[in-house]
Formats: sequence, structure tokens, C-alpha cells
Amino acid sequence: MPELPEVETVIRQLRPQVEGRKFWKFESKNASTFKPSATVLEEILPGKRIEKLRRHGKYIIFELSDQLVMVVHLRMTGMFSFEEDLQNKSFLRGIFTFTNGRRLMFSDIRKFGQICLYPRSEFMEKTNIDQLGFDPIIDGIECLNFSRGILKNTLLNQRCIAGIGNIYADEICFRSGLDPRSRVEKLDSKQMHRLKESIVYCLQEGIKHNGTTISDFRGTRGDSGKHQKYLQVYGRKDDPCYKCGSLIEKLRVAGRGTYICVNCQLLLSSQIPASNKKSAKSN
DNA sequence: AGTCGCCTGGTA
DNA sequence: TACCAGGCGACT
Repeated sequence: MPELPEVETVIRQLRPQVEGRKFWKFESKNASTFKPSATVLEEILPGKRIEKLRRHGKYIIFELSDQLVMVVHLRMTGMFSFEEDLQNKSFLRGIFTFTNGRRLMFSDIRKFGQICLYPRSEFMEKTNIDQLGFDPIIDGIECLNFSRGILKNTLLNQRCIAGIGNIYADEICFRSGLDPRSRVEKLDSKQMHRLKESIVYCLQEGIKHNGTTISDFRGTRGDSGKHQKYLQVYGRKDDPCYKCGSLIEKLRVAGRGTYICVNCQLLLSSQIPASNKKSAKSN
């Protein structure tokens, strides 16, 4: 569920509540959520202070005292909320109690979410954060120029750019005027520029609206995002394109449900035989 | 690059 | 009942 804008929303809501706070106690309600183990978190966390909360792509990074780092990935349905705002206790997977008595709850319907605690020297490799590409909002976009292959795969590839997921990938393609099945190596410099602009724009719009709530995403106070109201293509199968009026289609690209306006989005496909193709049609 | 598995719930 | 879902890693 959560992509970069949703994770950024969570961070912004969480930061003033947790930075500088000290853990009093941690309780696991689902062992598989925690690495290296729930027991390690229960034994190590008490007494540790949260010095800084930050993000890389879809990962939430708690920098703790004593050279420790706690890394959280929400995956599809992971969610933080404070005790007083927790709607449904059925999917509670962990409880973080601070020395001031407040309790931060981690819920996760599907149990894909991961919370890891490691020494600073190990957390990058243990959580695969060392393999992530640049975060397009924090670091800018560095690695698209030399990419090859299907556009949507590239956008979803966290090692290329960290933070884009299925919703924003489709929105970015629409804004770029590019069919997600296009080959990245076929983009000319103008199209590449437009694509980069769209990545930053779409993600920033998502952040501005506190994320997209299709069904599950909630902020730390149980609040829905607003960006679903601004989506141009995602989830709009058979609805008219806001630009041209033709109906939005749903396809499967990169193994994911994919929404496009075939009229507005240009397909830059690979030319099958290079031999008898005289016309170097760039479109 | 595509498919499966991890889980659970919502919807057709 | 079957299929789908904001993710991602392992495998083919």
C-alpha cells in the first residue's frame, strides 16, 4: 500500500511525537514481523532514545542511541498509530511504550510489514537499504538516463529509484504522456526530461495531499489521505480520461494492474527487426 | 521479465 | 468460489 508519499506522510506525523523520546517497553504481538527477533527488540529497545527519524524510499529509519538503527517497512498494510487513535486492535503486531507513557502501536493486516533492529554498522546490508537507488525527493533523480527496458519495470525498480510503487508509477506515466510498456532506452531527451519532472511532481502532489487512501492507508491519527481524489488514471478503468475523454484501460504490465489512456500515452516500443527498418521512427 | 509465496480481507 | 490488492525477494 504505502509508497513514498504515504511513508513521508507517516514520517511527518510521527516525527514531532517520537524524536527525542525514550522507549520504556516493547511488546511483540506477532513474532514474524520483527528481525532479528521479537525477543531482541524486547530486550534491547527499553532505555534507547530516538535521535532522528528519516526515510529512504519506502523505508522508515529510526536512528537510536547506542549506535542502533530500527528500520521499518510497511509493505502493503503496515500502519503506525498512537493508542488513543487505534480503531481496530485485531491486527496489532507490536506495541512501543515511551517513558512518557504514550504508546505507539504497529498494526498490519497482512503481516508483510517488517521491523528490524540492528547496529548502525549492519543495518544497511541487513535490510537491503544499501541496494536502493536515490530517493527522488531527498536526493534527486540520478539514474534514469542509462536505464533500459520496460518503463514501468524501471519505475518500480527500487534499485533504480527508491519509493515509486504501482499507483504513482501509473500516474507518472500518464503525466509524461508515455505508455508504461514503452522502452526507456527509446526516450529522447525531451521525453526523459518530462519523465523526471513527472516523477518529482506526482510524488510531491501525493505528499501535499497526505498520501493516497484506496482502502487501507491511514496516517498516525487514523486519518485518510486525500490524493485519491486527484488520481488521473489509477483505479479509473472505463472512466473517461480527464484530458481527452477516451476511456481508461486496465492492463497487466510488470505483473501489476496498470491503468492507461491509450490515446494520451505514447508507446515507444522496441523495433523488432532492425534490418529492414529504414524509417527511424522515434515514436 | 514473469511467477510464486508471504497473509488477510474485500469484492465480483 | 475465485480473483484482486499501495510490496518485495526468491526463483525460473
